Amino acid sequence: MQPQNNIRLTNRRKVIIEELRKLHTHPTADELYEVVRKRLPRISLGTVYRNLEFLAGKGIIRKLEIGGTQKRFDGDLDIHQHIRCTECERIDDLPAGTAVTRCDREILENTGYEIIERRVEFIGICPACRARRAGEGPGHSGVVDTH
Amino acid sequence: MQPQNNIRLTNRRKVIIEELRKLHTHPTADELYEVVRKRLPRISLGTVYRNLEFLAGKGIIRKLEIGGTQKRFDGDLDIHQHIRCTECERIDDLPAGTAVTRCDREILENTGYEIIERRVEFIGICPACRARRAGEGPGHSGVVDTH
DNA sequence: ATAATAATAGTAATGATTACTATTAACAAA
DNA sequence: TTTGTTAATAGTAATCATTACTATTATTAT
Repeated sequence: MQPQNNIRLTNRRKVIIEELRKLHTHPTADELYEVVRKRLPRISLGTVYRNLEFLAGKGIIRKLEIGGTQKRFDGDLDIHQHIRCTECERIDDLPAGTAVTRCDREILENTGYEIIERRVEFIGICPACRARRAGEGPGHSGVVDTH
Repeated sequence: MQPQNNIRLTNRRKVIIEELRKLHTHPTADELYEVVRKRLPRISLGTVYRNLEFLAGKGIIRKLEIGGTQKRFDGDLDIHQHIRCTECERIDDLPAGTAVTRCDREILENTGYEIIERRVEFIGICPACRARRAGEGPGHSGVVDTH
């Protein structure tokens, strides 16, 4: 068949996925690089970056576009919310069912976090980009790579 | 009095604040730089960066730590939510009262945005940093600069 | 007007990420 | 198994956003 549609299961990819799924710390690319390097000492940082983007594009892992200076990645595909520390930038998962309406005291008891702010971000396609897409005609069928 | 507590109202600052408040596009530092440059052709990009951080630290403007590769700033201090386009990265305000529970159709009608995702981010101080802060003793009184 | 000091312009440095390219590895077909 | 095709990789260079540095300029209190 079309070999260009195949995802090559390289050892690099396997180890990157495995180590990301072991962690629950939503690591940055360089943090994961340090972990993966223990198993693959010759791997390069660029390979980690490239594969994290590649795997996120395929929906195998998730890229968090949360605030902060570095990109972060998550091996857990289940829908869940995050909580970020303003001091050290660490990101934790919130317990399932934590709602925007829960009081700070309850979150403090469940997570140990002292809440400073809740932020709601909606992500979508703006009117101008929707028009531009429509104008491009029906040429692009199927999946659109957004990275 | 203590001159170190004064905020010098330089022309640079006045123009930066004025132009940011005129815009409702949540500009990046370089976008605002291009606008401000029309009035102050000799201003440097560093001055724009420095003053945006400075003014955000004073609570005169807001720094958005929303996803995306560049920092964005907002002259509107009222509490409100944002909507970001995944294609062009533009950020708009959501109409007041737009709730996480509103259906996509209603948001589409009000804003023209096709919703892809809603993200809830909690921001706070993690247990480890709270402990570290407590251990530092009561030495730091009053306002803490977090930038 | 003068002194003290904060702010600025211009430039260099930094840090995260991406691009480039010769080499290597994975897979399909023989 | 060997070979051919092509994707993936390592290592490095380049890029982009942001921050740091420093001599000079501007602001404010006196």
